[in-house]
Amino acid sequence: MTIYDISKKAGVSIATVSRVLNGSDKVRPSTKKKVMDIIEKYDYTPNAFARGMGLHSLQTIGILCADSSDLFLAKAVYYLEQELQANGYESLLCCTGYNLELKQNYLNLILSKKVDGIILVGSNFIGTTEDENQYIKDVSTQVPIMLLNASFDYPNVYSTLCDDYTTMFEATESMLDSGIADPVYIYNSISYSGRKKLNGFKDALKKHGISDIENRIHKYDGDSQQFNEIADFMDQVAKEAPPFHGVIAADDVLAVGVVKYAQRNHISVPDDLSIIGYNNSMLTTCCIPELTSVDNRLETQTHQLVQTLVGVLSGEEMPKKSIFSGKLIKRGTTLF
Amino acid sequence: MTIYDISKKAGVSIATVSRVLNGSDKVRPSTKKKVMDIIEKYDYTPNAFARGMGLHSLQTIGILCADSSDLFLAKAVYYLEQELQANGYESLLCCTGYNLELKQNYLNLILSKKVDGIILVGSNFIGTTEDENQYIKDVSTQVPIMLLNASFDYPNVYSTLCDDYTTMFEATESMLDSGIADPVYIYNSISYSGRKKLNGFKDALKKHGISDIENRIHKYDGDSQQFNEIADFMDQVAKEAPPFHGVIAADDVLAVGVVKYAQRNHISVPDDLSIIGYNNSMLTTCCIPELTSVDNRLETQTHQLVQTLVGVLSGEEMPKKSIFSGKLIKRGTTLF
DNA sequence: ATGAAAGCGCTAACAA
DNA sequence: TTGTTAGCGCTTTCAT
Repeated sequence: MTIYDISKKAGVSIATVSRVLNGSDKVRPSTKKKVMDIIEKYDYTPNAFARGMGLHSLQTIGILCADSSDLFLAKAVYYLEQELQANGYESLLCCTGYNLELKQNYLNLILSKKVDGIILVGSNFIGTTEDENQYIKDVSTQVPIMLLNASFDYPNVYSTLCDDYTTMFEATESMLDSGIADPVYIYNSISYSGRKKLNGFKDALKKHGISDIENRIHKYDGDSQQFNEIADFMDQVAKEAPPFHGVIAADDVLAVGVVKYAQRNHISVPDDLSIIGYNNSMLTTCCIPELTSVDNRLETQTHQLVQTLVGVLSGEEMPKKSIFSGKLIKRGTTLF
Repeated sequence: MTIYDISKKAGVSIATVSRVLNGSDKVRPSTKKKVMDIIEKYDYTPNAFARGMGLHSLQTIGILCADSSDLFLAKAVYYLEQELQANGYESLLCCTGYNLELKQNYLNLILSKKVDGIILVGSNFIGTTEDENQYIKDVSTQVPIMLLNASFDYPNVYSTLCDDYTTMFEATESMLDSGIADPVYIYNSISYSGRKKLNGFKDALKKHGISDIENRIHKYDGDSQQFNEIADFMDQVAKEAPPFHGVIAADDVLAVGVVKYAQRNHISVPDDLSIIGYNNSMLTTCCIPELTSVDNRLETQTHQLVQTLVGVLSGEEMPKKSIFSGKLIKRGTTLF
């Protein structure tokens, strides 16, 4: 069933059918109805390829993320897909893994499908050197690139993110102000936002005149889905590092691992150990006490990102960077 | 940059360029090289639409799932995307939500993008009546439909699933055999696999001569990401239902909620209460004691599904139904 | 308001 | 081995 078949059956030209299909207002209501009836009767759907050839668009957005099974990324992908759907776009999902080398390939691949735009989900797409980010510059000449939870200044690249630095700085201060002068920081990612958070922690300690900062920072390199191993890691930290009565984790997963460490070692939370997580995920309520965590406004971010993208695609001038503030959600693992 | 530009610059016809592009062996190596050089020099990528029009395929598979932020579904989507990628296919993701009415629309939408096949992730796409499943029949005439964790007999519909009935039957028997004669069952979904699991539980109880079965089954209708509310729900169950010393949950999320309920009420797990979860997700290690859970071989399933799909698309005869057995992974919430 | 016709960029017979 | 050419199904001027 093609546009020709429909036009024949309706007794009009293919141009008229095309107009009806594309909602042109230059069609007499009566002929419009006539055509619509035939279309519905035969359940006709236009061929997307042929259409795309004319339109140069399939109303599709490419979404790249490292790992859609990561709690945070999965939620982000979910929100994005919903928002895009609501705006008439579909989502081409591509999970790249954490291997930077392959990202270029994936980007080109997805680009060859003629997507209207590309969303890079998560800050691990941004490297520290100009060279590492060359692939983004290349692609940005062809379609707009949207960064979620990361930032990169370049034409046709738009960023939506949480001010992780300030948010983490303030979260750390909350803990310091509550009288805990010896917090440690644990993290597992040195992505763009990972670095911001780490700096927020460091600077808060500096401001409060705490020395020995580097010894208070610990990187977990194990499997991020294994709470046991995180707890084991904390055992190690407790053994080697200076004593601590507070832990700030770069991710809820790590924080839950810390809760587990405390339970295993009969350390009372929050009395003897305060814990702050990050992302305010579903994990915050899985433990007792429940996890105090930083909400980075993911839903707000994804909404803003898609609005920006839609604006850009329709030729409007849109903000290059949208920054939101995170918010500490107080629950049971902290005294303050 | 089109195939014409390339052909001109290379001094050959577009047909030759097309042959090079499609890896035809009927091209002299020297001309092949000549063309390739030009292609690389100008970084030319063929237009996917035009190509799709000729090829009638864009090597893309549509993936439909209710909610890609659900722990289980997210993992499934992740594995599927990886497998498809490895086989040269891309994934068009579409999250339909749990509203059955919209599924038909989504299916048609995704079909209009000329996907080569469609994967329905999760058993909530299959209804109980013929009528509910009509939309699948309709679409199956156009492209193969792959069901993950569900089953439906129809031409061009292929199923890959875990034998949830037997698996749950056996898990329940394990608990009964350990001396717990009064288990309760909690669930939150009445999907295809949800019903299978429930029946497995029921029949195990029947076999062991346990009466009062219906009072041992409880449906949780709240938010599946809120462990608190699940624990609240369990408080209610404990109040209203006959006493129990074992809980079998249809999902790890629910089971973790039960662990939480036990902790809050100072019920010793597993001594006074045994708990079994389902899916063997990352949540199994988030609590103390760790969760005994059923592994339903998701990765194996997704692998098999994609292999079947690839086979079907290349015209091979493939099994209509691939069934795997789940396996109880024993951890700390059970004595056996 | 409607139709005729020229592409869009590619694939795949068919010729040479 | 290579080139010529006719589609593929649609959008979009340009006429009418």
